[in-house]
Amino acid sequence: MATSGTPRRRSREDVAEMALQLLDEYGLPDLTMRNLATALGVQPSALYWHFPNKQALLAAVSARILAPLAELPIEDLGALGVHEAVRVLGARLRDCLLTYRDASELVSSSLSLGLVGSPVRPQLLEVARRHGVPDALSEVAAEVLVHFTVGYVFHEQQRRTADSLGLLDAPDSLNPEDAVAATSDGDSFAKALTMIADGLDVSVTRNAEPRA
Amino acid sequence: MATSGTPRRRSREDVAEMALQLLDEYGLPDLTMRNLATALGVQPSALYWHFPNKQALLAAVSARILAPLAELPIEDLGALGVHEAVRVLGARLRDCLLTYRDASELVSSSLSLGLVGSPVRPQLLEVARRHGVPDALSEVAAEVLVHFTVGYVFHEQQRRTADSLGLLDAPDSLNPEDAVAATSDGDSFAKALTMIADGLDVSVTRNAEPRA
DNA sequence: ACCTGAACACCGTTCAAGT
DNA sequence: ACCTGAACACCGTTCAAGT
Repeated sequence: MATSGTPRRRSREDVAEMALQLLDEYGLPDLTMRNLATALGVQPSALYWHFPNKQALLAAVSARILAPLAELPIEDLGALGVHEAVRVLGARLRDCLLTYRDASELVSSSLSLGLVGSPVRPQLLEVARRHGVPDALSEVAAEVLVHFTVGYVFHEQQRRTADSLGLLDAPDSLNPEDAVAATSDGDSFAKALTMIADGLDVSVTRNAEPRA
Repeated sequence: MATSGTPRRRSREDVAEMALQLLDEYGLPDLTMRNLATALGVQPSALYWHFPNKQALLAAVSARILAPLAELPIEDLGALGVHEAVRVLGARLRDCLLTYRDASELVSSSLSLGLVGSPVRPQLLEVARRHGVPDALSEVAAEVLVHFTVGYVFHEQQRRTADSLGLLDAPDSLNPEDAVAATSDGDSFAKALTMIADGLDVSVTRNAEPRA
């Protein structure tokens, strides 16, 4: 891994990086193969040499978005209890998603399609193992954590761009009181993480008896 | 509200109903305005008399999918504790989403866009109020519950249609062990609901001191 | 190995005009 | 009130052919 200096290995990563910039600047609906090709000074068909289809491209972009979390060394969480690990991982995931426009929508779909791995699962499992928590429990906690966080930030980001477009739609259909539900600040997010962590704590103390 | 018998009030609901059938039979990607118009024996442009755009149409379809939950009388949950209410509402929501193909993806987007209200919020708030739980807590619980459930079933349905297409993609990027994470049966879903309910219980007993 | 050029089979949406 | 006809401005993807 030290022999190759810079063997003209352009492209695949460059394409994903440019896609990420386009995403952040113009949003997911405008992240088209044609716009991306134009930004790269290339024909649309050229992109299909690097990626088999658009979804694979988007998966690569998702991986870039989640990279700070994937690269986070497990040792940085070593000192934490399981409860705190849940909260920290959730907050970090939210940070990653809030870094780029429409990131949560993109990641949500890549995640559901199984084209990208869970961004918190490996770390949470490792920390939990060190505290003697059975994997079955931390698997479930990881799933609750990632689904809630992505869904929450999805909502957060959609309202953000909707507001910036001046689109305030009157909720006509079912619940006229859901303007109240739109109180989605970072504070209620933190509360939710605590609730999830509490739920895991209870599961742990129920399933594994203490060493007394 | 009792004067009008059947004043030739066709259409808007019929369009949404047909859209729901197309969704279930051919999936979300094939639910196009053109296919829908053809199925109705009408020109595509005719749809724009009933709905301002496609997203509004999809919101109406989402409302139909969630109708069994919205129409669920609060009295049916009256006997339950808050803990059980969380689990029942989550399970019912999952049932609604599993009834139609790609329903979770559709509802996820309508929900994020704020075009449809939370399907569990009113009921959970009401039950929680009767047990003296502060609204702030049940709001958070409702949000965790709906985001997790929709996200979970999204994943569930995506893998379902992916399998039916014979698309088993090798997870190349980050975590080669996430084939293990794909163990998404209804059992782990139930475990997750319990964990969420536990988290709410802890919050309740922490914030509101017992009547002793 | 990497890209062009041109085409194929589609999209959502608008809008004058019909009845 | 409800729909047609025709157009506008796009999509993702394929594939022979170039270098």
